[in-house]
Amino acid sequence: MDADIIRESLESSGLRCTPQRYAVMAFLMERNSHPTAAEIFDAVNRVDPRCSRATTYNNLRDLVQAGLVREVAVEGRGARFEAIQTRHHHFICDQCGAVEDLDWYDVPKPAGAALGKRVFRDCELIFRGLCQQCAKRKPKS
Amino acid sequence: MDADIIRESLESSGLRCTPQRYAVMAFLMERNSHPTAAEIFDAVNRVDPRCSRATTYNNLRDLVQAGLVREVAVEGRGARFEAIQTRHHHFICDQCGAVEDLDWYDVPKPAGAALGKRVFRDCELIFRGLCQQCAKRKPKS
DNA sequence: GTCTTAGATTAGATATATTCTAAACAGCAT
DNA sequence: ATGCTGTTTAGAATATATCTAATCTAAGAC
Ligand SMILES: [Mn+2]
Ligand SMILES: [Mn+2]
Ligand SMILES: [Zn+2]
Ligand SMILES: [Zn+2]
Repeated sequence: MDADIIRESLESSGLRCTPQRYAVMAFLMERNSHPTAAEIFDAVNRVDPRCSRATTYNNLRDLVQAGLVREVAVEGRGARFEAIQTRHHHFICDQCGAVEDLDWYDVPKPAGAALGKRVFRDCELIFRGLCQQCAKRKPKS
Repeated sequence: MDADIIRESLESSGLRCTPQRYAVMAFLMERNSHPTAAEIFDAVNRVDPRCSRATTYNNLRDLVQAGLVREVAVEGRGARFEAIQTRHHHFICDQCGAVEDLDWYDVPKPAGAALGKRVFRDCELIFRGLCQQCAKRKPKS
């Protein structure tokens, strides 16, 4: 049962474990997808404790600030989120926009000279192409 | 003079070279930044030929479809664009959101098994941290 | 237990970003 | 000129995100 894990991670970040906040965090942890705020709002309201649109956005903001959730860099209109788990890269489908996880592997950093006076924190690899479903549907160009 | 280069690249993609479309493309080519649609709209209207908001968006859509422009993957609300030039990676500032180019260097692809039945097209590396300006402003944590 | 208070939630209004609509326009071919 | 196709336009409509001010909740003080 990761109910306690969620509760503790919220509280150790200085966030109260409210039903709404818990529902948002639990939803993100039990999915390996990259849902939009609208999808999260719909999902957590399909079960009981009502969570308003503002609260969904507020909680996503708080969870990102607390470092428990990240906003994923994608092109397209709606922000997408994921719970922070093991490091991984992303695959984005040209056709349907699906964002899928790929296992992490180390990536060479740019040369110090290229970074200049910037402060490096992290890096992430984005692959593009066709996801399995779209590849199947489009046999040859 | 790259006026003819722009004209030709538009026409060889099957797009008429209208003043509005030219202005959008020229603006993207003479900048190495990653402007939002709103910034592009403002910039092309600072000079003469008026370009409505809808036309700015229409042309950005057409230019992306034609493969002359790409939408950059970033977190945050407004889509960002860049003319397609030499391959490069990106650095995104945690603090101010600036998107900067880094010289291209090759990146190892994931193992075939990890890609599964997906069709690989391209990959891109995103670095994160503090840009030069924000690093200066924030000496130590 | 009651009080106090900071934090959290809410509905709805507002702000921002993007797309749609329908009419007008521009260039080209007949 | 006429028609054709692609383009532009203002404004409306939709989608996405944030703000406001009132209310609620729960943890700590008493
Ligand atoms: Mn992911
Ligand atoms: Mn770039
Ligand atoms: Zn796909
Ligand atoms: Zn910065």
